[in-house]
Amino acid sequence: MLSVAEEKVSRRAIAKEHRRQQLIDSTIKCISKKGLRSTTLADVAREAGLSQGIVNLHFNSKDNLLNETLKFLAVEYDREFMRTIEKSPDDAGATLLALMKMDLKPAICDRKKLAVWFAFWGEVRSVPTYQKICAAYDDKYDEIIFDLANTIIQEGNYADIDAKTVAEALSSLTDGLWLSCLVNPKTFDRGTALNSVMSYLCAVFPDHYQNENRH
Amino acid sequence: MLSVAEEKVSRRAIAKEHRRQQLIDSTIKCISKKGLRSTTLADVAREAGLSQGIVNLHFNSKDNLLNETLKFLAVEYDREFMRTIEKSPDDAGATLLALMKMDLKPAICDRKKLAVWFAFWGEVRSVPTYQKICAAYDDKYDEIIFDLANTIIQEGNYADIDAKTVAEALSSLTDGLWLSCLVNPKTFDRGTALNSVMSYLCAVFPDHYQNENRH
Amino acid sequence: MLSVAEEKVSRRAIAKEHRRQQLIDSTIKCISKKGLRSTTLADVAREAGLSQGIVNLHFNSKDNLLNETLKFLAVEYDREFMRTIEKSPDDAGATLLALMKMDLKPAICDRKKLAVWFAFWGEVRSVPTYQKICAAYDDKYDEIIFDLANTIIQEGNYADIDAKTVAEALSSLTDGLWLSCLVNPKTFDRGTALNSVMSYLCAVFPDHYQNENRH
Amino acid sequence: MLSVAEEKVSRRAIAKEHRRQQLIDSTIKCISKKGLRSTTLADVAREAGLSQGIVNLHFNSKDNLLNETLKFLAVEYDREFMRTIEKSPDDAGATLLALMKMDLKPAICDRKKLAVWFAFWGEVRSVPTYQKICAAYDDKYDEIIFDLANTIIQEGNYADIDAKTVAEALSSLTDGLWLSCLVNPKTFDRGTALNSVMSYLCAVFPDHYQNENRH
DNA sequence: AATGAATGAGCTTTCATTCAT
DNA sequence: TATGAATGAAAGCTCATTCAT
Repeated sequence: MLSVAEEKVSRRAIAKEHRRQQLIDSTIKCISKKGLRSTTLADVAREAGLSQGIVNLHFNSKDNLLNETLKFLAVEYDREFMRTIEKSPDDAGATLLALMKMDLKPAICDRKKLAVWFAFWGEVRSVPTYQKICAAYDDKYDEIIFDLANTIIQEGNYADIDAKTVAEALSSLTDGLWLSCLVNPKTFDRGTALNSVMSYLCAVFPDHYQNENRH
Repeated sequence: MLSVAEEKVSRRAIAKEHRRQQLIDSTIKCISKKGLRSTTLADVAREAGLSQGIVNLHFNSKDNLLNETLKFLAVEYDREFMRTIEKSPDDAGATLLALMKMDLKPAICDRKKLAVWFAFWGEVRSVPTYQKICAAYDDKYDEIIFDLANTIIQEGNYADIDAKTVAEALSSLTDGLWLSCLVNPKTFDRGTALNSVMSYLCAVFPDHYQNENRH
Repeated sequence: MLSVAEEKVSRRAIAKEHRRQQLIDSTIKCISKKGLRSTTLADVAREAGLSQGIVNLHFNSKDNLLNETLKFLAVEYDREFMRTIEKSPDDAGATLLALMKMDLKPAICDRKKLAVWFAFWGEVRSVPTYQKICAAYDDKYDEIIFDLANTIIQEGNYADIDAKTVAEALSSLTDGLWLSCLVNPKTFDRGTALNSVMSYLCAVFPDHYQNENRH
Repeated sequence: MLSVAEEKVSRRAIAKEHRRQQLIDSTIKCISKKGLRSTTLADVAREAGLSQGIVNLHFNSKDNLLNETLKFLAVEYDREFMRTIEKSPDDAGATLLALMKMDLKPAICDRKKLAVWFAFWGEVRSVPTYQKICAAYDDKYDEIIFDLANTIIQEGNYADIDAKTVAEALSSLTDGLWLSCLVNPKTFDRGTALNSVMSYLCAVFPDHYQNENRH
């Protein structure tokens, strides 16, 4: 059991974490609305309904706020990714499909959120921190998808197919669909996007996947 | 024939155009190095070896310079795209493959240049002008690839396959590979990337493409 | 005898005074390390191992803290000065020398402490309070030294010598030696400094002081 | 002869130097009035009748402005010092006296200017740059005065007297008189100050100096 | 009495833009 | 046309001060 003092400290720590998260959320909203370039600390504070100095109080600098924001996005996506794997049946084919569908579900393939991701990717080459954060997670996902593809290849006896190639193709496909969602919101639609993914899976692993929507 | 006065005017126009291009080139270099957020007009002028005020003299405002820079990138890519089509034999399969290869050739799939493209895409949602420019060209390319896919489908009698789906998948695939090139430069490899594209084409259009890089 | 309630009040007063002194000490340390300009209340609190708001709780404002700090320094020096006089034999010559030596003893002629004195002197013209505090004490010391010089002059029948002149010279000499200690720590040496003072005393009052450090 | 372009460049360089000096002058005025701690760049710009951004345009940072200001003060004093030596007859005694008188002349021993010197001395321990600048010049002056004292000692056959001691005493004496001028403007007067210096010179070098003002 | 989160005024600094030359 | 000194609005950041706990 916690002493009164310890409880106080703990409560404060929780409150502090709350505020940090609130500011990160606010940052995401601002970037989504105004872009990274024109998001100011004043904007972030205003969006959170707090005062000017609040961001530097909790994050010390704007750069740090942005780093933490990207980290949060990455962790949030990661949680979704891992949960999707957990919830999937113990079947490589089903898991792979579930992951692809996850990438296209409204909560993730959403212009507001994608705008933020692309805002950071747009700075990835000039801000080494961003690259490190992104690359670390990408490598992890590539490996997971590679393993799934490998399992499927062995199950289906797909002779000519290289798991690494498939993994890269699938990852790139969803990334590219996200860009399409962001840049061409009028033409983009979630169903067609899923069709694109399915067209690949069905063609490459015909024994595992079949086209549901025939034309 | 031009009069002396007219010739003078024309020469001036050429010189002016030359300077504008010089500044756009400089802008591209700066964005590539420092990112859009920290590229200043002073940076652009310095990179061009010219004076502070020069950008406003030729472009009136920073916003305008950035618009013109994005337009230039789009036109440059477009020229490459159309030339690739022209140079290809009158064969839908070969043309489609040539376009895919073009997207992965060093001059285009180059981190420096991609950094600039992604910098603009990162602001696409908050700067309507950027979106207009990008969407217009994207629509055009989608249509061309759609037509090529359609022709191939008819040639090969590929029953289940939807041209729109294929077109979207192929465009997204290259976009996604570009992101991979930008974010994971250490893992990215042009050969593997081409393999990913080929794996799709071979799987979907087996009578037109074969797995080994024979094309 | 104090009642229980009175004793409680008195204890509180002592605790309060203790805390104030702790904060003044901390202020002196900070000014000595970082200078007056970059000493913040947060620095002072941190140095004291206490919390942000503590200074305003005990001193109401930063200005007040600084005033009290200067007053403390002045009182501390004064105590030293008066004690030196008390401890000296009833002999003007010996007392004057003792005072001069006091000014050069390590506890007083110490870079850390001098840094604080000079920090305040550096603001003396723009902060009237500082000047008042400093001038009041200076006048007192000038008078004491003047009296001692006067006595010596009468004792020694030094015809041409003006006590006021001597008093000012001696005060200025130590002030200047302090500046030297602060600015040229590598060249400065306590022994040489004392020699400088002695050279004056010996030259002006040859019957009272002799060149070798016999005193 | 300069080409038109060269002349333009040269003129600009001169104008730029003018502006820098103007800003340094303005800084000195501000520090003299408000002290180092409360002098802001806005103050400096306003005093110079120019705009906010002007200081950073010419000095890049406030720290740099202050460094340059101190350097200017040091050079200005140095010029005065060296000129005094040049103008003095080829006589060590006269030169030494001239230097002492210089330190007390109104242009130098002036509260406004001294306030600035003491403002910098007040930060000397916490700002290493200030110390370097001050110490370098002090060493030079100490050496010059040491040489003069030495010459006088040899000329006068003053047996017991150490030139180094005298040099330090004289330097410290003027420094201390400056502090007195700054802190006790009401009691301080230039004549008495000179008497203090003379009292030392007369006492130590009786064959070279004689008291003019007897009491 | 003490804490430390929060405030907001005011600072230094940056930079697109203007303009005399 | 081109320069680069100058502007001034707005940014990030600092910090004395306040206040709920």
